[in-house]
Amino acid sequence: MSEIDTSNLDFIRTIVAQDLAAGKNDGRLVTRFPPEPNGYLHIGHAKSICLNFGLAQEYPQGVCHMRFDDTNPEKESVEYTEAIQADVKWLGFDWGENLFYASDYFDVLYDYAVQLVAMGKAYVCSLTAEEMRAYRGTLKEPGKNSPHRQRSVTENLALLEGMKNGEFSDGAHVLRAKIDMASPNINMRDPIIYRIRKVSHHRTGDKWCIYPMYDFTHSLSDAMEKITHSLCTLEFADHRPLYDWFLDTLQTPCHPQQIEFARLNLNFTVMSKRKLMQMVDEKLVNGWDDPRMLTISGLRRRGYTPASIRRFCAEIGVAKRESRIDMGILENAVRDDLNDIAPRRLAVLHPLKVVITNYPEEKEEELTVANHPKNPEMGTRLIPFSREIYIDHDDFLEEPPKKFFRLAPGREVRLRAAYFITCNEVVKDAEGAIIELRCSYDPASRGGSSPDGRKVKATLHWVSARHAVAAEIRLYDRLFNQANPEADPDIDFKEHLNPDSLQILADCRVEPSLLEATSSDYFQFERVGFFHLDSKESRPARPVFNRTVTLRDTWAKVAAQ
RNA sequence: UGGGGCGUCGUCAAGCGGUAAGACACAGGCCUUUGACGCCUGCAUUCGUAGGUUCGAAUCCUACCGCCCCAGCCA
Repeated sequence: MSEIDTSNLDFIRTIVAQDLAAGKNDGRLVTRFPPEPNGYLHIGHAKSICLNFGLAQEYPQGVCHMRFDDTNPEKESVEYTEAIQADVKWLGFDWGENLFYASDYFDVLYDYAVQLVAMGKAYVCSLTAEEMRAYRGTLKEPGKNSPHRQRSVTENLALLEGMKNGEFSDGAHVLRAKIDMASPNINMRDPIIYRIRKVSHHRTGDKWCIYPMYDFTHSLSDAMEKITHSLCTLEFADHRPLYDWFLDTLQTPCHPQQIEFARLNLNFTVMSKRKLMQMVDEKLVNGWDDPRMLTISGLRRRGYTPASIRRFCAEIGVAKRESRIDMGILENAVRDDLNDIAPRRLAVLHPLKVVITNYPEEKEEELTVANHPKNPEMGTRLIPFSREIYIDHDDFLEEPPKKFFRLAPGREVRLRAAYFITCNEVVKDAEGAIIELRCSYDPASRGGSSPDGRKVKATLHWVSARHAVAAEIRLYDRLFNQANPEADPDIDFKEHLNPDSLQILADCRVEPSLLEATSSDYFQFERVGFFHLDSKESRPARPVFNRTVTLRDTWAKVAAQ
């Protein structure tokens, strides 16, 4: 075998590199992403997508198939197949011509089943579900053979035909592989291959009233597509002997290698489609694409970029050990991407009016501001300035603590790209709440620096009161307030929902240029965070922005002490 | 207690018999018209535990401990 460098490759990439170097599978590399279309994709699927499609991209001959595992029509729908395809494409991956459906194989699969029966390796069992469970034995005790295990091939063939032709009702019979009821691996205790389900399928309609089970379908689908490496999560490791049994027994032209890796777990969220669906159905969130949801569509709406998700998946790696990744890693991945590509804008979330008393009443001017501090190629824009502006309430403290160096009575600060201002007076309402600041500006400091070289410790973001656009801004926090909401099986995970995961700020003021924002833009609102126009709630005259992620906030840490 | 899988920094994760990569987090410093970004420095004498093999072990052997998964006509 030729020398190959596998350092810094995860264990799956190492196996693939070695297989390829050894000339296995005629040098082909074919992976597949096999979602069941019974819900929307989430960040956990992104890990699998990035692994399967990513791996294929790493080799010139690599191919990754998109295949819907649509063998359970009761839970599946075309809505999901469409959403899933849109999500994978948005993530930046392309399956080309290789779009498949397990349901496309139903005819072949049936032939394979007949073949098993003919070989005496499968039989029709007429036990009820409860009886079958009893016959299956337990984890520690072997199962018992079904009384129908010795049916003749002829009888089995006739019965299977009858099942296919709709002669029996749901649950009357089942087709089982004849393996070993005493196997220590429960999956090998004569697993079911076909069940009767008189429901129509989203793709095959009413053609079938029997549907194949996962293990049978998946292994054979992989073989038919000549998949070389069939990657799945750890819980399927116990199924590998069965996967291999189908392929060996039926002597398929190729035998893909199943390799298991650990699924993704993230702190402060849940990662199962069933639970996500429950939150959607119970209206605990506003749909699958609620920006708080860790679905691909939710992340997209929240303002995550495809690159940030790919980057996240690359960072967390692939291994067999179960892990629980901190949300901070995901957040850091978007920050890193957005920091480079997001143009800067000024927006005030909690407006506090500031009157610049020595600035002429009717005067207006336009100030030039860079769109990105480190990337001149992103250009500049003009922002209007006038006598009355808004700054953020958080940027003023009447009695500032030691380390607070923003605005305070008598103190001078810089307005970003504008002027130095000094606070002279604090105006309060009857309740004593601060409602306005009266400041004076230094005309010589236009652009944000003073000719005399005097320094200020803070630079504030601001917006001209007269020109600002009213906007709604939505702040999101973790959906759950428990690191692992599923930790205690006796407590419903929904009990751990964070009641403050959504905060709507209805009265924000943003710079005028933001009126042109679209949901394909990503912005940094300076000193606040990264924001993205909400694709569903925005109206032309009233933009709604989602906070994708905050900026790192050293002051918040200091202030907390 | 049947079978399968896993235990390396707070969280991920390399390492594959030659003397513990990297990322995030954290701490300190520099820079700064974003308390952001960037840059610099520090951060596992130790790899679940205990024995053993070896000149040498996270890596090999043995025993033990702990965690996860499996008894759907779901995937």
